[in-house]
Amino acid sequence: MASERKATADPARSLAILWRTREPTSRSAGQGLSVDRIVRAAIDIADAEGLDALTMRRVGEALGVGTMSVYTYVPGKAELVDVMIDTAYGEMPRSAVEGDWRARLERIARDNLALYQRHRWMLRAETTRPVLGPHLVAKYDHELGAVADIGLTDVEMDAVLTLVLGHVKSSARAASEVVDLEQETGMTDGQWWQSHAPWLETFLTADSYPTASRVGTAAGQQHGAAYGPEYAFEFGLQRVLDGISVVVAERAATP
Amino acid sequence: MASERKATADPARSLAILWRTREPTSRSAGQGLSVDRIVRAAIDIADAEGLDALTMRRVGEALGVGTMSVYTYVPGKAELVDVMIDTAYGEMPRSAVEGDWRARLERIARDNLALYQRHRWMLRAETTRPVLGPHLVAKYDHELGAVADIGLTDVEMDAVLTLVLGHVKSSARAASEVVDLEQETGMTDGQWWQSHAPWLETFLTADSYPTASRVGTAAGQQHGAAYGPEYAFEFGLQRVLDGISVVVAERAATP
DNA sequence: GCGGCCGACGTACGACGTACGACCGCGTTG
DNA sequence: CAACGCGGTCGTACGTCGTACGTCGGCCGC
Repeated sequence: MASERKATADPARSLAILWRTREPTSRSAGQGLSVDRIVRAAIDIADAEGLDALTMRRVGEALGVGTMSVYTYVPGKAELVDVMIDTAYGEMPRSAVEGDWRARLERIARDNLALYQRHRWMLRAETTRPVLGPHLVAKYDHELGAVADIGLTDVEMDAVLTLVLGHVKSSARAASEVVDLEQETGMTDGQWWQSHAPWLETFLTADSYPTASRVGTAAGQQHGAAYGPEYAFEFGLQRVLDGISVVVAERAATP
Repeated sequence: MASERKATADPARSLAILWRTREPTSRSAGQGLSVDRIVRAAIDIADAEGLDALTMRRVGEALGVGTMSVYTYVPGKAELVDVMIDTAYGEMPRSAVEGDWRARLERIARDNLALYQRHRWMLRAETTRPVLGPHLVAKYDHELGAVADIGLTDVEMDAVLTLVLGHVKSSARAASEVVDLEQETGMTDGQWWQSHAPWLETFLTADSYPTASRVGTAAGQQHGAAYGPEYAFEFGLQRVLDGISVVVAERAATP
């Protein structure tokens, strides 16, 4: 009974396309469909209109091809998304490894934030375990370079990277939600809070939740001033790096 | 054109149910359907079988009621999920605020981790901005208590909480993915890596990605030893708290 | 020149969320 | 006590999605 989960991509299937197990036949090499063209079209759609607009019919349409033709190259939608993700990783800059470890990690964090800003759909697509595509591996290898040779164990290096990237994703998600809300309601985040303020005050009175209302208001005013998610990203990043520096210093002291 | 996004709940609609704007009529008060019973049934389904199994037809079925009857109390599925989330927040323990700020924050992190472990569907449902339900507000107010009166500004208090909770969610997601994979494949995480090891080695050779393969192997062996996500959670939490302590110390030094 | 195979795709099925309007039984009103 | 209206119920149906299946046509190797 536990054989098939429909919502999930078959990892083996995804891996096969990701690593391009099948080389292009001479027949199709010229023009016509290909995994790359399909993925490119799918990413364009998702970038422009979000994951919900990404339909197999839509992909076929964008390529001037029947819906089912897409299935010749891609086993299913879930696997297509897996390839889209790995492709996006492949397009990231591999910033030169320079400066101390802190500058390098900061650089990596910003590169990843930019990735999520360019491809907001990734934040909703990566709910399942990331598939080990070639570009993800290359990215992992490159990013590990930032924390290599500073005295950490291998496991710690992995944990540090996981921590930083996790923070980036959290922040990116928060920022993306603000953009979503603005697109849906047609007003800025500040305007939204403003217009709902009286409504909120009827429930969220200062005497029922004193701390929440005070802090929420303060944070909301920062929002209104147009920097909210950005602040959370910067603040959190510095905190995380500060925390990491404690371990680094520890390891440097006792080799 | 920007009028309706199908995948998203209408915030106003969700808020109306969340704050129970409509009191139960005398008619329906006794037995019969209610928002609470519907939400309860929905949470049970999602807990047991995941978000994908949560269908409006399924909810009606579980309550011995026609599918469309559910829509009498809940305007749509998206809003139902919003209420489910807020209900789950309401069931969290409000651990007493004791110990220093670090112990309190740590406690909050563990309470939130436990929440996500009990309701794994929340990790997939919370992709859009959380709706300001009563229990979320109460939770926010309670958790702010852990960082109050330690010298931080209001905005910093909010940022600290966001940072810690973001880390918890990241870790919980990683842990949940491991569980998903085990349920789908029927093997443990360690077994999965073991069985795919030869496959991976054909591509991921040590000379193409030296760092990635070495560190990945090390991290993978930790996985095999059955603590991987737990380690990432603990390591990251301590780092985050270390980073926060820097600001706290700073603020304590210069009032 | 020809047979077979591979890429393309039209049709169709079974989900899903939910709009619509009909039913029915209760509480209220004359 | 009877008639009415309304709130709660739900069967049917529509549009959308992913995708299984079978067919067709043209190109490549012999």
